[in-house]
Amino acid sequence: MARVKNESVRQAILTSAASQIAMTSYMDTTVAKIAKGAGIAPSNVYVYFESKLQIYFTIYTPWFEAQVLALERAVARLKTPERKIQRLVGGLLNDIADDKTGYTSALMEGLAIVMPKDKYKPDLLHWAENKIVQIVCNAIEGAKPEDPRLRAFAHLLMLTFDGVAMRVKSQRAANESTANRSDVEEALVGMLIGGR
Amino acid sequence: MARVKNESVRQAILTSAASQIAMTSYMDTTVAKIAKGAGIAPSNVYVYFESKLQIYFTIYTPWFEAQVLALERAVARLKTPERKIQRLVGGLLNDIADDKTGYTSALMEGLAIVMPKDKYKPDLLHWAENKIVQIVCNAIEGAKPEDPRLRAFAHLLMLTFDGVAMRVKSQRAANESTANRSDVEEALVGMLIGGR
DNA sequence: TTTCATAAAAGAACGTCATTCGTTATAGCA
DNA sequence: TGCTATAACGAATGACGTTCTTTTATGAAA
Repeated sequence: MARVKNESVRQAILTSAASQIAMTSYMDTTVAKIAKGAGIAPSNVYVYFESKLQIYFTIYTPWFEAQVLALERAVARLKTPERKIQRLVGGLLNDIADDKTGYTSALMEGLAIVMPKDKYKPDLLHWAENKIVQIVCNAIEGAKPEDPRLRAFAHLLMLTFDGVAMRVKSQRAANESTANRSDVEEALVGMLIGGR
Repeated sequence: MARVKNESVRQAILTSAASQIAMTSYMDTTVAKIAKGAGIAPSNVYVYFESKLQIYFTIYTPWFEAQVLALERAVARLKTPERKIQRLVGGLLNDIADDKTGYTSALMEGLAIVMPKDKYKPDLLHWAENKIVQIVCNAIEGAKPEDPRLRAFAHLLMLTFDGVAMRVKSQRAANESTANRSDVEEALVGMLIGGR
């Protein structure tokens, strides 16, 4: 019929936004800068995405999933249950919640200002919790996915994930060093690996 | 010398801001609305506070401290260590992180957008973690404040606190019901109370 | 009481941003 | 070669935190 959306423009928007967010933060990444980086007018961004937040979720969701799946593979390579669980917890809290790109930090900014109109659905969180359960079941002989203690572990781990991401943000703002997170990781591991 | 700041105006600003935040959220509470509620011009707000965020911290800090101290007293009234720790965890996660006023929810919005210029200092978090250690020591015979496992528990509990507050915000936005948090609470209690 | 310096109070203006509106230009189809 | 839907654009719009400029009230000194 008429003119058609250009996939390369859509990609340019995502690429530009991703590099802006990684360089600064969600708040400092303006639609104007995203558009400039993509070589288009700011108003044209809205032909491809309905809001700035949606652009960000379009970037974050596959990134997060890829990180978790990579972690799953890394865990599978380890031999003992203890090492596996340690890697799972450490990977989530250090590599993903406190990632170099700052994507998760940006997630906190995004979620904090979510409004009903943005129609945010916490599918990603549910997916992550289920994935954690699955990884633990593969790591520990005899662990059952329905075990409420296991589900509690997964939920607690994701709540801690959010907490760490939140803390990372404000600590960076306060120029404060990362607190000793290893004790917390040990405690979480201890929940599943009986050892005292 | 000259005209002097009116303490009642300062209080009017705080009262107006507190009720606005409780009714809506941090983001929806504009300086203009705060000023209107206080019966002054928006610009005059800046004679008493240097930023909107500072107004909020002025409200939140004493509120949070009072909540924690009240919780401490409630815990002291209970008899068994198990009940005490249960109350501590439940009080923090349900009554304070998921409070009716929405103050803690607003904290997440504030922290998420903290910029270095706002000079946020995480004193409150450190105070809370130390307080948790103290409450646990009073609850459990022989618990030592220096015990790294105890400090890890306190840190984990506060990270979970942030996570819950964060979740509350976005779940409210998604009109989703509160997930079953009791399993998580049980798991946290289990860290200190050896039982299953 | 009058004067005067100081600072609170008010109002207008600024700068920033996400988003929308009105218009133009262009890709696809008859 | 037109015709049409719509991508693309530039110029608004509307919010909002904050600052600038001006006015006004206060309290101390004369």
